[in-house]
Parts: sequence; structure tokens; C-alpha cells
Amino acid sequence: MARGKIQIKRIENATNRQVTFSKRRNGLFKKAQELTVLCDAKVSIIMCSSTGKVQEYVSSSTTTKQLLDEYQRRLKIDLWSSQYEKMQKNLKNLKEVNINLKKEIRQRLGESLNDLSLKKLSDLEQDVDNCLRIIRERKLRAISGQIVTHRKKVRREEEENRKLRNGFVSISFSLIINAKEEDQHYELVDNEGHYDSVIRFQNGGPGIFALRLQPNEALSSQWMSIHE
Amino acid sequence: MARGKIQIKRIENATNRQVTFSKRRNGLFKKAQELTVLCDAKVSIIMCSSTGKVQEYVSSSTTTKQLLDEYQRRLKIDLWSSQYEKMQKNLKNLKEVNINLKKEIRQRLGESLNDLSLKKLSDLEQDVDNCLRIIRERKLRAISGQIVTHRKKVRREEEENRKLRNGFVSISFSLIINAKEEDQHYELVDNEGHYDSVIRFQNGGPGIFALRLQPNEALSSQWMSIHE
DNA sequence: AACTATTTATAAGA
DNA sequence: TTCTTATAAATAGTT
Repeated sequence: MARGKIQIKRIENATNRQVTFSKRRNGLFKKAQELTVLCDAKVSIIMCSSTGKVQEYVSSSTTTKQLLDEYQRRLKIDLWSSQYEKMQKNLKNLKEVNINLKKEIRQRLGESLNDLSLKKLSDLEQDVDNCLRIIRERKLRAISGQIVTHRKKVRREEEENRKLRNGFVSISFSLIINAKEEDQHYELVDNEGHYDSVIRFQNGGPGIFALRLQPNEALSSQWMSIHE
Repeated sequence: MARGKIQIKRIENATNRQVTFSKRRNGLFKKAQELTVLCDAKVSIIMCSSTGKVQEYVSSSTTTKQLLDEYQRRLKIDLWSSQYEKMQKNLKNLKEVNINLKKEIRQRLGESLNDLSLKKLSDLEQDVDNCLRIIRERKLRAISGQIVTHRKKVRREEEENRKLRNGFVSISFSLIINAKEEDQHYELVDNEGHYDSVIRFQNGGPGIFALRLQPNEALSSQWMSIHE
């Protein structure tokens, strides 16, 4: 448009094309800006150059999204409805499945049985009866499993008890021996130091002392319970 | 830009503004078209005028949707993701509900019971048992309802039968009387006229004629069955 | 919508 | 790129 008229056709020289693109893009955006102000309009320009660069202009009073939303609203079109469609179908399907599942559950709960034929009612009864049997069997199996587990546990405990008692008796025995050797009425009262949990039975048994070797609560209670 | 410079600010005169909008819109679109061809680019212009009218230009090689999709792809943005979000949340929710419903059904069917505690298993058993009772009761009620209905029907039939038989006998009786009065071996052979359905029993009964008073098929079969 | 004086845009060159 | 500038194009105001 200056220094000679040009033909409106693709500029073959790439540099030239790029320069022209840049100049004319600025011109276009300036014109859009003027139009926006002069005529109180909203304009969005989006450009993709052949090199893949994206350029955009949008009137300062709005955003590209807002303007595109208004555009779709005014033209009563939805450019992306097809992309929603699958989702909407999916949603609809799921809702239907859901309703049916709920209905099935309700019927299994004994509700909403009015619209069932006698045949279906009978089938349902049979089915639920079968399921009840399965669940019952499973429960019994679980219970028997628990009993076995419990028995094993008890046996383990008994075994441990037995061992402990043996150990305890021998320790007690040696203590008694020692005590008798040193003093007939030996008494430990020192509660300090590493072995701070030495306990003396107060009920005046046959001169036996419980010696807690480690400050371990679980063991301790077992030691205590041995005193019979 | 001609006949005097103008300031780039809103044109207050509405007519003037509209005219300017029209002129400059054409100019803008023309420039866009030139840019498209000269620089091998793709351009989309969307305008909303203050009066609410929508105008758009798009390079002939593409569509507004295509260009907007490319625009979003290249800028790695999704202008409408927020609108999907709600739907996606909804979808996710429904799926979850669905899974839970299916699990519940499976458990009621006696499947997937492994991850249930003994307590829950026991509760489930109780529940299914209750439901079975309800369904069973409902079935019995349905059966008894059917029995009652059926009985009523039978009774109605019997009653109707009784009435018909009475009517038949009295009619037959009078026929016999008449026949005996006129002729011991009376025979009706006239099959024309309004009473075209007179039938004579061929089995040589005690001289009884079945008289179908109306040409009614339903009644007819009842009449026929009375002959014992 | 057409005209046209003038402003604006810009192609080519630097 | 940016600046320059001759010239093409756009357009404001008028008809």
C-alpha cells in the first residue's frame, strides 16, 4: 500500500512474509482497539501464523473466554457440545444403572415388592434364601476359624506360663537357699539402681521373693499372677 | 482519518457510532482476510457490538471451532475446564455410589464376604434373614390373595351356571309340554328367520330341544355344556 | 450508499 | 529489527 501496490496473494519469501505478518498484525490489533473504543464493542482476535505461533487480541473490557461464551450464547450454539456428549451419555447411563441397583437392593430389603409378579416374588425368595444360606455358612466358618485361633492362643499362653513357672521356681528356690544361708529373715528394700522393681510379697508366704528381672509390664503381670 | 482527524473515544451519537462500526468492521475483516492470504495465517475475529449483535470473521481455510481448539492446544489452556469439572465430579460420585451399591448387592448375594468382620457378617445374616421373612410373608399374602380371587371367580361361575341351568330347564320343560301337546315327535327344521339358531339334539334324549335365544357365542357354549 | 478530502497503514528500502 | 517515506488504503464527514 505504499511504494507500490501489492497483490493479495501468499508472500513466497519467508522473511518478507514474517515481516509483513508482524506489521499487519499490529495494524489489525490497532484497528480492533480503535473499534472497541469508538463503537463501544467487544472484539476478540485469535491468530495462528503458519509457523505455529499464536497471537491474540481482546478488548480490554472483557476476556477471550467471556467473549466466546457470549458469542455462543447469542448464536445459541455450543461449539463443544460434542465433547460433552460422551460424558453426558456416560452420566445418564450411570444414573440408570444406579436406579436399577437401588431398586434391586430395595427388593432384596423387602421394599418395593408391589410391582413384582408372584413368580418373580417366588424367585426372589428362593434367591435370598440361598444367599442367606451362603452367608450363614460363611459366618459359621468364620466363627470356627476364630475358635481355632483362640484355642491356639490359649495353648500358647499355657505353654509360656508353664515355662515361666519352671524358671520362676528355680530362681525362687536358689534365692531361698541363698537367703537361708545368709539370714533367715532376709529382706530387700533397696528400690534404686537398675533393678528398681524388686518386690517383696507382703502376705508372708514361705519366704519367697518375686524378682522382676526387667521393668516389663506384660511380664510383670504374669509374674504377679503366679502367686497362688 | 479523512475530512478531519478524530479522537479515539466512544462516539456518543448512536447513529454515527453504528455507521462507524459498520465501516470499520468491514475494514477490519478486509485486513484480516489480506493477512490470511498474504501471510498464510489463520485468523478468527469475534465481535459483540454494544447493541448485542454478534459478528464474526474466520479465515476461509478453517472454522472458528478448529481455530479456537488450536489456540487452546497451543497455549495449553482449557477455557472451559471449569465447566467440565462439575460434570466430572458428578460422574466420579456416581461411579463411587455405583461401586458401593454393587458391593452391597454382592454381599447380599453371598459374594465378597472375605473382607467383612464377624460382627458385620453376623449383622448381614440377621438383615438378610429379616428380608427373607418379609419377602416370604409378602409371597404368602400374594398367594392367598390369588386363592381368594380364584375362589370368587369359581363361585361366580357356579352361580351363573346354576342360574343358566334353571332357566334352561324351565324353557326346556315348557318346550316339552308344547311338543307333547302338538305332536309326540315334533321336529324343528326351519333354519331361517330371526331365530335361526334352533338346534335339535341328535342323541335322542328325552325329547328335549336346546333353544338358543340369542346368536351369542359365549352363551352358546354354556348352553352346550349343560347337556349331561 | 456514494463521494472525497484527509488521515492512516504499510511496502520497500535503508 | 526499526526507521523512513512514498504511496496505497481506509475512512470521517458530507451529500
